[in-house]
Amino acid sequence: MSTHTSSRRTPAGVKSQQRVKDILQAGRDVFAEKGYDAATSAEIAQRAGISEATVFSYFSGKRELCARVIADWYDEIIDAFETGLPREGTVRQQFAFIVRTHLRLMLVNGTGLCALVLSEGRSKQHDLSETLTELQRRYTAPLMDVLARGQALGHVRSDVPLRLLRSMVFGPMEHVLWDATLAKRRLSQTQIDTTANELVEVLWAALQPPDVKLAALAQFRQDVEEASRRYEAQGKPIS
Amino acid sequence: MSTHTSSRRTPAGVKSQQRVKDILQAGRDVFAEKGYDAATSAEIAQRAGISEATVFSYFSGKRELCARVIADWYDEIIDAFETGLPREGTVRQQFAFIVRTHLRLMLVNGTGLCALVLSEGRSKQHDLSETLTELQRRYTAPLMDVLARGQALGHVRSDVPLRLLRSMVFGPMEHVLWDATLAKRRLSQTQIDTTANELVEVLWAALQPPDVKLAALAQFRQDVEEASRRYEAQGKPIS
Amino acid sequence: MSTHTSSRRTPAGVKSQQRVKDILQAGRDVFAEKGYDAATSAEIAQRAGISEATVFSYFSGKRELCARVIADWYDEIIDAFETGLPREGTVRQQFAFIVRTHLRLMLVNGTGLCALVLSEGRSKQHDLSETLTELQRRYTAPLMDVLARGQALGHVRSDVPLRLLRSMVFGPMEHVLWDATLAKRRLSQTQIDTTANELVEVLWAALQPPDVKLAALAQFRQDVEEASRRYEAQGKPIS
Amino acid sequence: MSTHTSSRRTPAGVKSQQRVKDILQAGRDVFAEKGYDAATSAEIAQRAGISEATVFSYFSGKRELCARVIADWYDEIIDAFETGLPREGTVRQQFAFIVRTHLRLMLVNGTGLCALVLSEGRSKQHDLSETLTELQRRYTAPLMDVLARGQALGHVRSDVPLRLLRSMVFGPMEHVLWDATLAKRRLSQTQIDTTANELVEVLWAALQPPDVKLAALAQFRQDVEEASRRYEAQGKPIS
DNA sequence: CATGAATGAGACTTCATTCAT
DNA sequence: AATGAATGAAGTCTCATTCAT
Repeated sequence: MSTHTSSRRTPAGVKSQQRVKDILQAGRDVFAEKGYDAATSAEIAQRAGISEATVFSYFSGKRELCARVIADWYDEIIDAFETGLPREGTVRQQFAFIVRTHLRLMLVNGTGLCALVLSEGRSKQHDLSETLTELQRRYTAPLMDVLARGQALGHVRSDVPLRLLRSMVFGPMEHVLWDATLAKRRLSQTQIDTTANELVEVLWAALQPPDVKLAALAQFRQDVEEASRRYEAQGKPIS
Repeated sequence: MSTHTSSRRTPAGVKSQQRVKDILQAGRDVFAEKGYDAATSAEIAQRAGISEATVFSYFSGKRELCARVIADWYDEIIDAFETGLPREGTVRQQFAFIVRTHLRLMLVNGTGLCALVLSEGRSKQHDLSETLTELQRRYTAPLMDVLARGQALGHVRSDVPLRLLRSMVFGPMEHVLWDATLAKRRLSQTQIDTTANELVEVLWAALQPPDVKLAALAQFRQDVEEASRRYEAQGKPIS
Repeated sequence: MSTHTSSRRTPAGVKSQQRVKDILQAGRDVFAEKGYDAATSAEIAQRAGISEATVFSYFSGKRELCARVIADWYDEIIDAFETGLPREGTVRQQFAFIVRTHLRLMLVNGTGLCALVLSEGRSKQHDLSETLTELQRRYTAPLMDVLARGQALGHVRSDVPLRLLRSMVFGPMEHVLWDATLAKRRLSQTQIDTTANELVEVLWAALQPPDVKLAALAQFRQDVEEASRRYEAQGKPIS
Repeated sequence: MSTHTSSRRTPAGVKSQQRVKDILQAGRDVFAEKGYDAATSAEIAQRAGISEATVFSYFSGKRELCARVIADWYDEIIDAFETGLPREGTVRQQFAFIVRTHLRLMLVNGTGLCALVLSEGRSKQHDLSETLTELQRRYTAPLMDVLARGQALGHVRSDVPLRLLRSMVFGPMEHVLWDATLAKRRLSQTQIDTTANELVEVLWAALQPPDVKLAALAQFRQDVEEASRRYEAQGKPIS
């Protein structure tokens, strides 16, 4: 349910709603592919199968269209989270769900839209940033809730700010996709799921409350080992 | 030693080098602030205190200038890594150094440039990507080396692809940056260092070779705990 | 039937065709007056009574417009040849028609365009040359046909390459044009026809199969005459 | 001996004269190769081995340099004619000399400069045209003299204006070179001489006083022949 | 004198946006 | 309601020309 109303003179018929959807879809594709500036209203109109002028009768300008595209994308993801989250599952199950869902959704045109958000959210010349902050909050809310619950149960470490843990989760996901995009690798559904599982595995380890005593011992062992190695390397010429 | 020389007739005198620096600085500022497309040669010239034409006599075009701006920025970072890395330190010390340095450089004056790289590196229309790929490789090399060494010593887990570990490290850092950017928060030096320390702490945990038996036991304890909790919640109304 | 359609989004309505004509006319005028480089899109637009941007919505660029201008001009001439050629006439009649028509079209509104073609066709930097070569071929075809037929009938000399004969015909015509251009003389219709008739007369003589014996005798008579004259001039001071 | 003085502040030393020659040579090359607009002062300076600014200290601007290039070129040709013309030869020998010399001189960078003259002579925006007309006159003078002498002796037809005969001679020569340039054929010295001989042969035939009676008879024979041919073609289906 | 360096003026081209039909 | 057509505004880039050193 979109909360974003706009357009000076938006038609309100039932057919019109389809038009809006078409334009938004075309806009999403083009913006994701080309970025904000390189996307042209001409191409968006063409892909939507309508004339350029029509676009402007549904949206008051390129900026507004872009804002709607971003907002709708966020809405979709938020919806997917709120709808699919296994409310009865364990913290780890919920966590795994969020990671998997996120990766899947991003696979379609995620990196493009991510970059779009990044570049548009930054420019001060429009009010998008305000909206964006709120969307970002709602979008990370499910993860934050899960993490908070985990902390309350003692299953997630509490010695670092929640915000940092959030970055620990979302960051790698985006980076993985970014890598794939740069390398022009097309990820299959299977690959995505494999990566998701690996990510969950590693991330979950990072989220564990540190076993102080154990960790200290492990570190001690490592340190001694390295010191010894360096000591042995002393007598020999530098390779 | 920069290997980027071009443009039709680039002045080469000793004073000229200052001009080049001025332009690069202005370019860095504007590109970082506005992004590639929204940055105009007019503004760059103005901030450098020279005429537009002069810019083009030092750089053969907007793209080359942008490429140089990015390349120089990378060079700085790479330099900082190669210069400051404690070659005699333990794996963990080196790892900590990389994370801390990275975060500092990014958050101090890199937010805009980071976004620039992220936005422009993706789109295939510029040939920036070619230059970028190589820089990206050199730039991630120190971390990769450290991780590889860690794996060889058994201090870093070897059961997931190295690429994933890299994403595990860079991802969160970029996300922290992203957060700061969107929120338009300026972090103080102290805040940055605190964050860096926390990040190192958490990331290092993620990089540890998994103690399979221990992890399984811990998970079992958690699962039982949650099951029990849900059982007890049965009789009460859903909060 | 023009086969030249392009530009990103060319209007196609019935009114648009008038626009295209207007622009082509303005383009022809300006290109003819100023040459390719000195002609500006601004002036073309102004003379066509439209904005600069409109020009570029009908033609994808200055070069395409220029190419169309030239092509259309050639088309007119070629049309005039193919339509008016007296197919039932004698070789000489057809030859005369070609010369007369050519001269008329050139001198009436072709001076500028001729110079345009001459100047721009030569430089390899434009890709006009490709288009031009083919047009040039079609444009010289009628004359070539007539000359070939003349040769077959024995009415036109066969002892020199056809290519040279072509230059013998087109060369003088272009030179007449050049003269008129440099002298900025406007020739009246009558003057043009007189010149055409004279040209035909002289050119036809040049095309005649040489009567070897007769020519040799004539030359002998001339040589003797001159020798005699020089002999007589010996005693007198050089005038 | 150049009659063209110019430059606001031209150095007058003996070395300076070499500089001027260098610049003029470079200018000639570049203008011939690229045409007026595409020629840049930068390239001219570079080819002359001096700095751009120096060019402007010897010539007050691009236009003046171009004018001097053209004027010098004409001067050269005129000189070659006036110097080498066999004053004691027959009309035909002199005529042959002019044709041969012309073709040879043009071979170097003639077509380029021809086009340059054509396009620059036309533009009204500078006073070049006045100078040009005079140069053109002096340049055609030798041929005009020879033709006039031929007419006086009765060896050259007098029934058409001298100006037309001039075009009959110069036109084909330029056209031949133009053809070669367009086809990107490099003409060897031998080819040039062969072509020159053929041209002389054909042109001389055209310049002969018409043997009215003979020509009329020949035409009669041709006409009858064609009429007969057409008559015979009547009964057969059109091929 | 020669030139390195700077620039004003202007060209082509693109595109979001408007408006009459 | 939809669009074909037109355009203002802006941007990148080039080059002849000037001037202090």
